[in-house]
Order: sequence, then structure tokens, then C-alpha cells
Amino acid sequence: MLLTLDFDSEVPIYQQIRNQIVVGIAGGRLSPGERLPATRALAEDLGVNTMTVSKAYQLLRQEGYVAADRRAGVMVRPRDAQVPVVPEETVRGLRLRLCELRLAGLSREEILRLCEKMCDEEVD
Amino acid sequence: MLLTLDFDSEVPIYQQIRNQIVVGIAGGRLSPGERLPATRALAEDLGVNTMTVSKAYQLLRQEGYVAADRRAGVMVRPRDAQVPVVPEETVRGLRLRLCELRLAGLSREEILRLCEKMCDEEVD
DNA sequence: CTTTTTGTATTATTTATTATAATACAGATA
DNA sequence: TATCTGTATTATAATAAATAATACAAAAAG
Repeated sequence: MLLTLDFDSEVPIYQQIRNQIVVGIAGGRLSPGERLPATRALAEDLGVNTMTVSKAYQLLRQEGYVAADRRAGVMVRPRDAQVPVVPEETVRGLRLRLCELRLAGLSREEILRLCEKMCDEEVD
Repeated sequence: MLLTLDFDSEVPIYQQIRNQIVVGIAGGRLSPGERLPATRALAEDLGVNTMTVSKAYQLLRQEGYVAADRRAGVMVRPRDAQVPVVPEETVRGLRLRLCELRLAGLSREEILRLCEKMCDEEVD
């Protein structure tokens, strides 16, 4: 998994890391059970502080996307362990983006086609 | 238009104001050409600083969602003045939310149904 | 047993962002 | 003239984000 950071972005680094890992898992580029890079290794790789990566990992753990094991590091949550709750922020965020697309002039059908396309990107 | 602020949220207040106005425009609760509340009035109404509202308005203006006129205040962008460019952040944000729904266990069809429902909320 | 690696906690510091407060100004309106 | 409009200004406070250096417990490898 290749992570690309945008240091000019308003989005905090730890959030960028968290977001890209979420997209990576959903897209199948990170498989259930697969190990994520060690905190220090990823930090050095990205050129950021150890605690910044740690904060991203803790966030992912809290949200149930990964499981942190002291012995084996951080790994992608196995397929059987489901997270049934849909965060309210996810729903609100989705609505916001759909509204933005609407106001950018896209039709209902164009928007839904885009959503379909994105859903199909997620091959696992 | 009723704005509801969450002061405990991680999302900045000016961003919350901006987001809710965007959703309000797309949902037809704010019509093209309609005037938004005066900066000071909305600030007092929400119990926040004048500049916080001003920052939200400036953001909306930069993004092309509203037009600020010194004489008449801030109004929703008329229907004819289109904004053809889809912000990269919008696309990235949409993908992220779809991925989160996927990882929350929703099927492709459930997600698309949700998107359809949200698109139909936007009645204008 | 020693060394290494794991995530993470700690403490301090720096920087950037966010929000507020009190004024003020230009332009338009009544 | 007085009163709106958005916004610029300056200062200040509070919070968040990121870094730095160190440390600790737990597990694995040598």
C-alpha cells in the first residue's frame, strides 16, 4: 500500500493516513488479517513523526477498522468481525458530497453513475 | 433556514455553517437568488462571533455557492450561473464515505439505494 | 538472558488553526 | 444623517496538530 500525503492540505496528516487506509481496505489493496507497516517504519517512510502515525492507528482501532496486537502489530480487521454501526458522520459526509455534486451541475443520474463506478472500484 | 451547531464537534463552526448552507441550497430550502441572513444577525442568532459567520460566507463565495453584494448582502447563486468544476475534495470525500459504508457491512445495492434516497431528498 | 521490535505513554515545545473581542471603514440605502 | 451591508484590522485566547526525545511493557528472536 502506497500512501501519498499532501502537506499543503487542510486535512490533518493523521486523518489523511487514516482515510487512505480505510479506502485501501475497502478497495481490497489491504486484505483482512494483513499487517500494516510498523508505526516507526511508516513514520520514517512518510517523513512524519511516530506519534502522528500512532494517532492514525489508534483512530482506526477505535473505529474498528484494524486490530492492534502488541506482539504482531496492527492488522486489518478480519472479515468475520463485523462493524454493524454506521457512523453518523459518514451519513452526514455522504449527503454533503452528493449535494456538492448536485450544485456542481451534475444530474441525479450522473451522480448515481459515479457512485456505482466508485462502488465497483472496491474489488475484494 | 434553521442552522444547528454542534459545539462539541471536531468540525469547525464556520465549516458547519458552510456545510449546512450547501445542503440547504441543494435541498431547495434555500432558493437561487434568496438572501441569506446578515452576518451580524446570523452570528447573534447562533451565538457565535461575527467573523466566524463572515468566514463561512467568504468560503461559500470562493466556492461559487453564493454571491456577496455589498448593497444587498449575501444571496444564493442564481440558477443560470453554473459552477462546472467538481472540486477534487468532493470526489475524494465521496469515495471515502462510500468506503466507510462498505466496511460497515452495507452491500453495494444498499449503498446505492441510500445514495438514491439522498439524491431525492434534494427537491427544488 | 540479552537484544530487538511491537504499540503506546509521557513530557515538553512549537506551530497552526479556530474563535473571540472591540473597532473601524467603504459602500449603499432610507 | 443615520443605518444597514460585508469585511478588514488588531489583539488575544483557546484549542489542535505535529514534532522531539525518552521510556515502558510485552512479545519474539538471537
